[in-house]
Amino acid sequence: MAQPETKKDALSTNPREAREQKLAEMKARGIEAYPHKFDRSHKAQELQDKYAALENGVETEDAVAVAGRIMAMRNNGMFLDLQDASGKIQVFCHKDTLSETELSKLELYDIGDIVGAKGTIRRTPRGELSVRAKETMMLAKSMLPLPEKYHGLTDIEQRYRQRYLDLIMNEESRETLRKRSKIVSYIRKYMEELGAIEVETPVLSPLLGGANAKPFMTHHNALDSDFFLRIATELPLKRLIVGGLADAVFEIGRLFRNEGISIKHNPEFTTIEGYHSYMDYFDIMDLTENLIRQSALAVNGSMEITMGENVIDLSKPFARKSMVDLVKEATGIDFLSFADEKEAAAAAKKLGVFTETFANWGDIVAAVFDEKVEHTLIQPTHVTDTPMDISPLAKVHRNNPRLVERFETYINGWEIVNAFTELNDPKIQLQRFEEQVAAKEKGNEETQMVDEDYVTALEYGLPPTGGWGMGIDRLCMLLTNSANIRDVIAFPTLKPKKD
RNA sequence: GAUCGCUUAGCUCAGCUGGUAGAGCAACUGACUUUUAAUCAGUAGGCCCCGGGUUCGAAUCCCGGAGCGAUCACCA
Repeated sequence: MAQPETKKDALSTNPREAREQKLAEMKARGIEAYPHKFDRSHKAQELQDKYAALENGVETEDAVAVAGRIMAMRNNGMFLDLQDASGKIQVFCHKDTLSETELSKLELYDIGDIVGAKGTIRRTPRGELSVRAKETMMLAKSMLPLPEKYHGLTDIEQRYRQRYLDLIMNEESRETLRKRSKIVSYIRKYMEELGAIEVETPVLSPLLGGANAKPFMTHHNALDSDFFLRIATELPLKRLIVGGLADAVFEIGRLFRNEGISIKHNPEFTTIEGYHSYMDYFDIMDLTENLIRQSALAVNGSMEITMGENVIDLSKPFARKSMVDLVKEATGIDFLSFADEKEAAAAAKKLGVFTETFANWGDIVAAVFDEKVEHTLIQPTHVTDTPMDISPLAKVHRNNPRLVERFETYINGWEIVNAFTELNDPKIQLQRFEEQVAAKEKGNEETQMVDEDYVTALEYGLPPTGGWGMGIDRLCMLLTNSANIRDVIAFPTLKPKKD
């Protein structure tokens, strides 16, 4: 073992160079900067919990081994704050407990390094649980200085571009993404307990379907074929119900929409869609409402959530109101009283709501709803009985031929769930697809394509089915009190940096 | 895509009506061995986002561009 007897040259004042010099010194002393393995006995939080009752100033003989990133060094390295994924623990490096060789290692350590420490548990007279180190070990040398310890990393762009740094520095970011993981895990468990099986359907699809949105396109070289990235998982999932794969199937997966980016929209986002044989949309209302409620309870221990100034109560039954009734409440106008799109368009115009010239009755009702009602739905509300014109995959309402059995669940003014009693009559489905094509010819850019194979699947027989989709990112925003969708996505879409 | 705003040291930020760049933390040297944003003394550290222009002189004013943010439009 080399002895650091001779007075060393001063290290560079450039943080990176200084770390290179320390790396060289480690090499000279035969210390590995990136060893393969360290056997730790406890996570930081395990020790904090286990010794919660240990009184101030008490030393134990309990030997432990901890590891983590150095987040702070005080008194010339006498005190190291180690952070691991569970929490933080202080390592106490006192000269009375460390050999000369061990003591001299401290000068090689920097804030940001991953190190291990073996020693005994004690609580300092001032109350900080610590490991009195007998030995420390470099586990991974960090070559770059961390952001400032007090203010941390606040630059929003850098937090998203270098999420690892954000996670090192910001506990809230770690908490949010951990909670997201818990939410998804809970949802999966809930669905499995219902007897639904999880499936995966293609992301690459030659045909667009299941929603109205602008797609991303790509190309497969060997097949010399263009593909869309999926905008929904709906149609393949219902094919699996036709096949009788299971009474209920669900998919948690990424959708891609080539549209604007906002605090509520990321080009790739995650949804769950579920399809349940022999359910109708009333059953699905119960199912999704309960799922949202139980998810909140599972991750937050509460059915109350706070979004900005809004306190949202998930514990009571969600309100159930029809779209036209909500519009009527907000505007005093009953759009069901209008026989056609001309009367409806005139009424919308009076309300100051812009509608396209090709808009049909349903488009106009939806436009008025979007403008006058949507943002007011802070408390959970199932908005039911949507116009048929805008719902080509939903089954006609059992009491009104202009409407379908569909609902959208709004919370905090955001659409969280979209669901319906599935249309399973192949002839009517084909007709609806054809209406979409006709609407496209009239100028509506966002319509669905005819999926002939899907119609064929229906011809073999889709049982009465209830289906639903939920935006996982938005649910995560609600349950983590996040104002921006990017906070609940580990690597949100950013414009590539060029120059 | 439109409007407004932001961009200065590794990080967090000052920098006035234009006069040639500052602090704290991090780093380095030293003191100090029971600290908690440790403390004290000192040292070093800059493509002031990029490109033009005005000016004797630009971080600062003007024009163009980039990235980011907020609002709006489209959407979940």
